Amino acid sequence: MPELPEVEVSRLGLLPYLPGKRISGVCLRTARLRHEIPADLPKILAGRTLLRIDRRAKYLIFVFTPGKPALATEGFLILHLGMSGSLRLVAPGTPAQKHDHVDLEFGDTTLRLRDPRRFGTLAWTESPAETHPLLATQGIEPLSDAFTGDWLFLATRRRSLPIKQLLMDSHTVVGVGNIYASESLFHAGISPLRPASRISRQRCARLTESVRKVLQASIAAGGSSVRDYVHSDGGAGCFQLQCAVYDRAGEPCIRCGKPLHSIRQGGRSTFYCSHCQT
DNA sequence: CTCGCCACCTGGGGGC
DNA sequence: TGCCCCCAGGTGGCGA
Repeated sequence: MPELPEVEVSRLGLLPYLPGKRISGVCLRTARLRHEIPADLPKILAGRTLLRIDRRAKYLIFVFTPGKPALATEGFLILHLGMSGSLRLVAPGTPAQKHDHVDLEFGDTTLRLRDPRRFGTLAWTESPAETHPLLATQGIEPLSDAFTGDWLFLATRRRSLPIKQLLMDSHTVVGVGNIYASESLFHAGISPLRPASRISRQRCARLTESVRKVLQASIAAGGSSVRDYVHSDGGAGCFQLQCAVYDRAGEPCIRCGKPLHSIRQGGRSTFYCSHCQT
């Protein structure tokens, strides 16, 4: 999936176009994503107006007006793009292609969800979104002021797992996926293999700064695109973020020139420099 | 509670 | 050309 920067860039890309617009139709072609999409979603959304688009972790939250004036309940459409999901705005009537599962029609524009691997999620709730089971268990936001070295130091004290896997645990820290975990650790000079509990307070501070900088740089660059991510406005792929280590096994480290390594951790590829990262 | 592992799903690429 | 295996940006759920 898109990691946090891609999700945020999608959100920012939609903001100029969608909030304030009213649902004119919903087309559900595939209900079976990671979780079953409610079949009555078209009925639920009918006539509602989109108020705003929020983000929590890698979830986008589309906030809608109450369905009927009498029932003063806002509704929350919770979207996760999984590994391969993407959003784009298309003109009404644009023929759907393979893996285009859902259309939200807003009169003169249509928001289209494509997700070849169907690891994505689309859920509906009329309770506060943050209380939804998928969101209630999410960890700290890495771009928030609360994400500090002291916070990370405390959060890692009784964690024996490798720091790279802790960074990718969304119940601890959200938004750091496989690419940015490797990148952040390289920039902080910390080995991905190091047990989380064996990182000093000072290096925790350095790591939180690295995570923040890597994510912010990627958002500023428009989200990195390795394969099938597409801008929410339909533009081509976005600016490839220059990765220092990700997918560069065997190539020279940009700092010391020694060849970079690739290993497996928790079933995922990790890239690092064994000379610069300890 | 923590951790390791599996599952979910489709498609692309490399080796034979 | 085809087949088979491995790989891919995530994460919820399971048992130990």
